[in-house]
Amino acid sequence: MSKITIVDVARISGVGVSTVSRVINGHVDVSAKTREKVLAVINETGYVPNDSARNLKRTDAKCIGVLIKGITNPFFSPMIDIIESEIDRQNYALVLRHAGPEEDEADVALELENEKRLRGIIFLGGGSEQSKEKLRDLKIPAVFSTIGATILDRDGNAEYSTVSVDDRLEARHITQYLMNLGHKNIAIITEAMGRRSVGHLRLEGYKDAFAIKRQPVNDELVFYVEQNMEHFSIENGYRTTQRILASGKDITAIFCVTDLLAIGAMRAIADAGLRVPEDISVCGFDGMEIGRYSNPRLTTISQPLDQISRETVKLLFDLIESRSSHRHIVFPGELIIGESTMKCLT
Amino acid sequence: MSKITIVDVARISGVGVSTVSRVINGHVDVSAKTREKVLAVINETGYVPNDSARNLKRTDAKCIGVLIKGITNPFFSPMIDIIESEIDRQNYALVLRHAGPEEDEADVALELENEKRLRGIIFLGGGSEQSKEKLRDLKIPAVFSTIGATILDRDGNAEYSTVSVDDRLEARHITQYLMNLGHKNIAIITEAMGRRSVGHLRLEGYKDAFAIKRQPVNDELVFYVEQNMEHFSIENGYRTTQRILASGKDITAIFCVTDLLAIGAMRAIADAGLRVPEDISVCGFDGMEIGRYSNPRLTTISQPLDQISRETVKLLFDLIESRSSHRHIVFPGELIIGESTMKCLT
DNA sequence: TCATTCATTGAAAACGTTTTCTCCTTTGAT
DNA sequence: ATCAAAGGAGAAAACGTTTTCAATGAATGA
Repeated sequence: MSKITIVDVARISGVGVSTVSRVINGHVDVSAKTREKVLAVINETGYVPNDSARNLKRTDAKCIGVLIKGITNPFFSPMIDIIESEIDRQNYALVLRHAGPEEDEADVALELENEKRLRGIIFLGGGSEQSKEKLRDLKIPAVFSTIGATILDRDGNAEYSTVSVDDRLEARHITQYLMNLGHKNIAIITEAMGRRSVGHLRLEGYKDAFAIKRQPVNDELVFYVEQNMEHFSIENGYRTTQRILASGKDITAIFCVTDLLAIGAMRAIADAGLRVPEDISVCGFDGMEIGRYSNPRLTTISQPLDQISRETVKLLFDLIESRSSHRHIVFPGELIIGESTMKCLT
Repeated sequence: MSKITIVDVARISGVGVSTVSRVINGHVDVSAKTREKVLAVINETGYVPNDSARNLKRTDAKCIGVLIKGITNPFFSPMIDIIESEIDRQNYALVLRHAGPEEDEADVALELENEKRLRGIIFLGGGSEQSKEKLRDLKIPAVFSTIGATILDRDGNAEYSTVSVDDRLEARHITQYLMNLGHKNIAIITEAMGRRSVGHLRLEGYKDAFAIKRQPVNDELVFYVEQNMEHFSIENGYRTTQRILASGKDITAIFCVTDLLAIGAMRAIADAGLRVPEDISVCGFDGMEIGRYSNPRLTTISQPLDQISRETVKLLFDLIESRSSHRHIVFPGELIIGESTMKCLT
């Protein structure tokens, strides 16, 4: 069973290749009789159209790309399902691609665009400063999901669309929640990335909370994860928390900018013989499933991933059909109070 | 910046298209002078070769495909990184594709093979009974990773290669571990899938443990997750455990065939006001990262994902270069004793 | 000097589709 | 009965590459 092409199918069913093509693509102008005959042959021979040849000719492929930076991050998992079904509902095909930690997502995006005939592209994660430049060459609408950092061109106009929560604001809220519980020495675990990274934005929110209270931020309580690995991993939360504990600083709460970090933090605290939340309160950010099942349950900011996902594809289709220009859509996060935080006792 | 093709490049640099092609693909037989000239034009025009056209002609693409069934499952995450780097080390490209819960992985595989010029394919997850049939049409070597269920053709020969632990054996081991702790009424949470599913295999191992002890298996202690969602999710573990607790059966231990299920189980037990492991011991299977950070830490069977991943690509390359025929490689699992299990007190 | 080889190059033939044109039947209306 | 319109189907021209083949000229060896 070597390769069987459209020509073979045409020959066997005794029609022209164009007819076969019409059948495959569900064009109307082919008689029921012929269609059936061709369909039978296709079935029987197990013919599958060659996508490369197809894409080469096609100009109207209804296909949209989803690019995930760090497929390893379970944060994106629930989004994929929704985005997939939403795109499907519009009768578009979806092609999912991932960019490894080393790859520049812009490169992968460009490659994808040129390989497939995409009508639009969705970015999950990524969106770093540098890749933004390259994205200028993108000829199709792009939406960044979950990445709020506004991307502006030189004139201050939005160059891409984004759908997300206001990372900075929400981070402030949860920090304020900790403050309201009486916590003063609140450590934060974040990443040391560019100005537009979620880690940075959430750190800003943390600082905002102090600014509003007219309290100085103690820079010694800002801890950065190690650079050499997946930033927002459980293990990184664990290790960084060990560093916090070893630092001897008098800390009553830790704000982890990610739920995964928080899970690791809680384990590290327990391993040090301390209790969460009695000795140290811990909170996260994201509202991942694991936080609802951890012990203790995690206090966190929940992102409405459902709505974000749905709005992402809606917005993308608006752009594709040019019903709107680039927009930044912001959803409110929700403070989920778990059992990992409590009143400061000291 | 609309589309600029190889023909344009050729015209501008005043050479033939074949020469441009040779430059792009780094063939040797082109003079340094010409090469430089062409390269300059390429750079200047920002020309990017069209991958579809390329794949259409190309026959020797060094590319291997990785197909993940259920990208949503964090179990695969650590494997991807390793597989990726191993493939890279061989100077092959990798294309990652995922099959949703509704899609037949065989269909996606066939589509992928025909779309790209793959030299081999790796399956992560999936491998259901029915898709096996279709896989007959696959013209390239395939390796199932993490899926031990031997796939034999009518003559009893291996039709595909697999790399995995012995699910049945390891499941027996951990069940025996529970028995040795004095547990008698051990419930199991598994999935109701085909004979070759991991859920089924691990259930068999569970039964084996009883058989060896010459004890009957109490079918009422076998619980199946709900069908309508991702089988091995935390939530499913939670819900199924609620059913177990509501059943009023006198249970002292639960064997969850997956760590994720176990995480959910532990939460459900805690929510019912019981303690793990004092009231009910819980163990999982897989050795996922989360189990090492959960509270309590999870007793489980750890799969050597590193070795499995590495061996998977090694085996695939053996097949590609026909250094060997299909094989089934089995790695031993390791019993990780956490704090989620203890002696049966009753 | 002439015949051979070798290194470069270009022309043209694939690759497997989709699409545009054109042509041949029908059909329906006058 | 005649003609226009429409419906159904095939031939052939793209699509943007890679690759084979042949041609060119230069360089080598006798």
